[in-house]
Amino acid sequence: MWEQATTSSSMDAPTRAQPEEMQGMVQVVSEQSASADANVTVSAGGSFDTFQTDGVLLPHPVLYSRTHGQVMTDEQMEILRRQISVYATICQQLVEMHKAIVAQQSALPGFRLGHPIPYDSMMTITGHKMTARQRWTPTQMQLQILENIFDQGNGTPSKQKIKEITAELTQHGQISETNVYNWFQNRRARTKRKQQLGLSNNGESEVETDLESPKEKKAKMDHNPIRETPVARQTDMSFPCSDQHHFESQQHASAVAFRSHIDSKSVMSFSRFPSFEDGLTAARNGQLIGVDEPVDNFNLVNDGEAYPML
Amino acid sequence: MWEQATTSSSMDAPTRAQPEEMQGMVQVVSEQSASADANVTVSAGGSFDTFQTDGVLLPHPVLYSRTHGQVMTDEQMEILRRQISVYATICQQLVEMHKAIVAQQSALPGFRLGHPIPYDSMMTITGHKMTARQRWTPTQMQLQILENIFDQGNGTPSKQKIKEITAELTQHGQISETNVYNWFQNRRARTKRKQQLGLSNNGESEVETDLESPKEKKAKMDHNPIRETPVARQTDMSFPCSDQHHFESQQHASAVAFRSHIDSKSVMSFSRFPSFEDGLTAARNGQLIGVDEPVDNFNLVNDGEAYPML
DNA sequence: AGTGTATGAATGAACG
DNA sequence: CGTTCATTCATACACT
Repeated sequence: MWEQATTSSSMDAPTRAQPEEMQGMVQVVSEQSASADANVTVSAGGSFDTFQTDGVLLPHPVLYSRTHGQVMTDEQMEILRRQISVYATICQQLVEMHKAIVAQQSALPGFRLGHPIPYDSMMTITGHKMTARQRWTPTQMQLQILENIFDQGNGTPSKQKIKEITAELTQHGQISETNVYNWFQNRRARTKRKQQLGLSNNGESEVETDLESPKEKKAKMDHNPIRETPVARQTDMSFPCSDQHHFESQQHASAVAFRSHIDSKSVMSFSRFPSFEDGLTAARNGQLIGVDEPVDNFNLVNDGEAYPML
Repeated sequence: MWEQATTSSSMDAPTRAQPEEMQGMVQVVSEQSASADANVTVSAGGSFDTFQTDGVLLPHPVLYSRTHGQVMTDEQMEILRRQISVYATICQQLVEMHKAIVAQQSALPGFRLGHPIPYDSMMTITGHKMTARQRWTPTQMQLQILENIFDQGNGTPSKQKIKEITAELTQHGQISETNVYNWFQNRRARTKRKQQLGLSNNGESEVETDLESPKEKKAKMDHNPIRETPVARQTDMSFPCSDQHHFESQQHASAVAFRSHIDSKSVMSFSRFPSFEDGLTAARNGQLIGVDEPVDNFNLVNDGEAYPML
């Protein structure tokens, strides 16, 4: 069933998404007001885009649990999660920046920066893990039933069917419609894949390697190929600056923002901190964020797109 | 396959571990090593925990809280709040540090910090992996922006709008109009689906309590750990659902949008530095999260689960 | 205690 | 547009 977690508290990382982007620097312009919203300006290489986040964000976590209770909906969670992520990204960048600076500064006499601010912060979150991720694990019974149904044929069950199945399975353990749905999806896909693979190739050892000539996709995708985020898979590498900086086109910082209307309102850019900029950029390039991604294919996007738009 | 070849397993280990500690302040001790990593010391009340950020970073927030439903317990909220606060603190300190450094350096001839190394990057690594992936993966920023736009409401963007959006997003990563278009399509569809299914299931039952009777589990697996979940939950809406890991998008139904200036209370403003500071402080104190503001938009309702079904 | 494998889940893109 | 496919991510487990 569900593995749910533990009590939790720690942060676990989401992995998939990593903060990837944030490229330039983050400057916040702001006004201050206490209640104010934050405007984050982001600028890119040469151009600026700023966008405001007025409504929210950066750090604005929203968590209100307003529903009187302390409940939060998924959406809210999602949002929050993202917000935090953004924060994380920023922090990462800042750290990188700092490292860069430090590195550079190494020549200087050592003095410390950073004051300890006695915040007591909070802390801690430390320690515990919040929730861990849970993944549904079918019980034997459930599996049996599912397999049976699957074998009976019919492809993906309709919604109604899923509900029924779910109801049935519930008796044997926690399960949701989503689980059922996913199960069928995966089952079908995997079955197919295997089959496919089986025939054409036989022995290949790797699972991956095969090229697939056969299936080529259509060339339709002109989309961009690049995956941006690699999710930092490796943990550490050493240093950021050292490597690649591609100053490719995109570089801008991105901060957190939200609500951008597309039109950027230019707020200010931050020219102020050159270093900041650099640092962030560096960060971007470095592993921190982007991580090793080979950006290889850059195709710049493009558009020639054809989507059915309206 | 061509998609990143997964070479695999070897390095892919997900490194997820994050430093969880960060409590108080962040002090960076700079030492210098060129490639050095920064050591950030964090101290919390009285103790210190340090963690290195060399590779990377800060805590990853993840928030999964969920006890099965979409609710969050108080405890979780608290934790979250703290996590965010920590971040805020860290950011603040980093900023301070940065300022200090910059200031200090100002005396020096102007040279920029940043990147020392001119790699031309792409090339580097690029050597191999030419084949990158074909599927677009939004960066965090892009996602954020997209979500914002989505939340702002207006349904499907017109073509023109898509172009604008694309333009905007391009600054944060490779992207094409098609991608944008698809994103909206998917987002909308998924949101709707979710909504539609609202919860049918039970979900409730408990979690674990039962279920499992010993029968099932035993045999093969049963892993169901039942970790103890704190579960305080209220159940309400809920459902056992699954959850999502990654903060990727998908789920919200328009959730919170921030946009409203309505509340301007948004808590922090991250604005320029001073404000940055202030903002951070505020956050630290609690406002960040808690905010009371009604963003009203929170709809809490939502889905329980949603699987793409029909 | 790592490492590889099976599989639940997320999601971009395609299809009808 | 809604549904489905394909790919990938992340995790629960098994191995040894």
